[in-house]
Amino acid sequence: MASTVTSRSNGAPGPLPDNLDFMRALWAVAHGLERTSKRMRRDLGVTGPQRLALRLIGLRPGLSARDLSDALHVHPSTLTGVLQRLQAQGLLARVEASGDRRRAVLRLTRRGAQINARRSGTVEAAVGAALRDVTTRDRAATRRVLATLAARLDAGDFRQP
Amino acid sequence: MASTVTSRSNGAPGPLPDNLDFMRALWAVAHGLERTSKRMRRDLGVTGPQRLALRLIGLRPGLSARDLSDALHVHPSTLTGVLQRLQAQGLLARVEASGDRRRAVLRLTRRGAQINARRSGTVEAAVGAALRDVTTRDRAATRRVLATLAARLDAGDFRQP
DNA sequence: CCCATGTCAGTATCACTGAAATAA
DNA sequence: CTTATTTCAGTGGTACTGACATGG
Repeated sequence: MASTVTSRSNGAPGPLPDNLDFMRALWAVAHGLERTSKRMRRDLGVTGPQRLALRLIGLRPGLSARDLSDALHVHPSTLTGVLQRLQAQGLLARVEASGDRRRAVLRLTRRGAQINARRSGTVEAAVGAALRDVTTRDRAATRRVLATLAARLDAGDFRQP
Repeated sequence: MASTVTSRSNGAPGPLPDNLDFMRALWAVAHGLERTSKRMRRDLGVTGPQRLALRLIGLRPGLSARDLSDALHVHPSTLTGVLQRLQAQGLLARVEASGDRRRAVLRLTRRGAQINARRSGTVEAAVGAALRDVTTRDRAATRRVLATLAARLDAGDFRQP
């Protein structure tokens, strides 16, 4: 389970303080997501964030870029790059919104829809498999804590001692 | 709470499928960590991963690079860059290990120890605050699920349909 | 005039792969 | 010789800030 740091060279022993251990678990998952994202790029052609964008657009055709950056919790300028890469691969089409010519309305191409339909080899598959191994109760609890965590990190209200 | 995608432009309604919503929550936290990491760099001078490295070294002086990359779940070559940046800032000293001259043994400098002692304005502070808002039960459940998730992502055993 | 949408330029970190140097 | 530790070069994606163009 590797919940302690087992040093091969130095004898400093014992478990980590609780908070720090939780941080480590959190970063471990974040790194795992990124590592898997890179593997997906190799195997599928799209990264994790790119795939998540595809899936949301597939589910909500006609979504605007703004909607998407809100849903993904990323800065609009970050999304620009993600969308450009999807577009360059021919997975995504953008049309000007009738009635508001600033807006880009997003749709999947046929190839985009194909990739969207794939389920194996994705981060979701890994997460789905992991979630099958835990109780419904734990899953729900985790969902709650993640939401709390994300809200707190988004707010950034942790500047004072 | 924002647990659904509220579209300003397009009417496609309803909540997301469960798995996808969980993925979104997961990425939201991952992005939150990175955003906070950047803010820390501005305010404290170190990023999230850099700080986590500092804390572990502070707790286990004499740790080797290999131990650390294992603990952080990152590739050794990734750690090289992190350590170089810490060293360039004068927060970290490396000494050759007596007895094994390949190994770099890591210690904090005085300035490194000072930053290590800071608690406010860090990711940990945000996470700590968030964890105070959830029940002990939920916290423990989350810790378990995160471990399962990290293990599954590390293993990479999700290639088959 | 003001606000919203989106892009662009510039910058930095992270994370990998693959190869190499050094030492056990 | 084989293995382990660590660095280096190269690549690519993410994410920001701040400025800008365009449109409501």
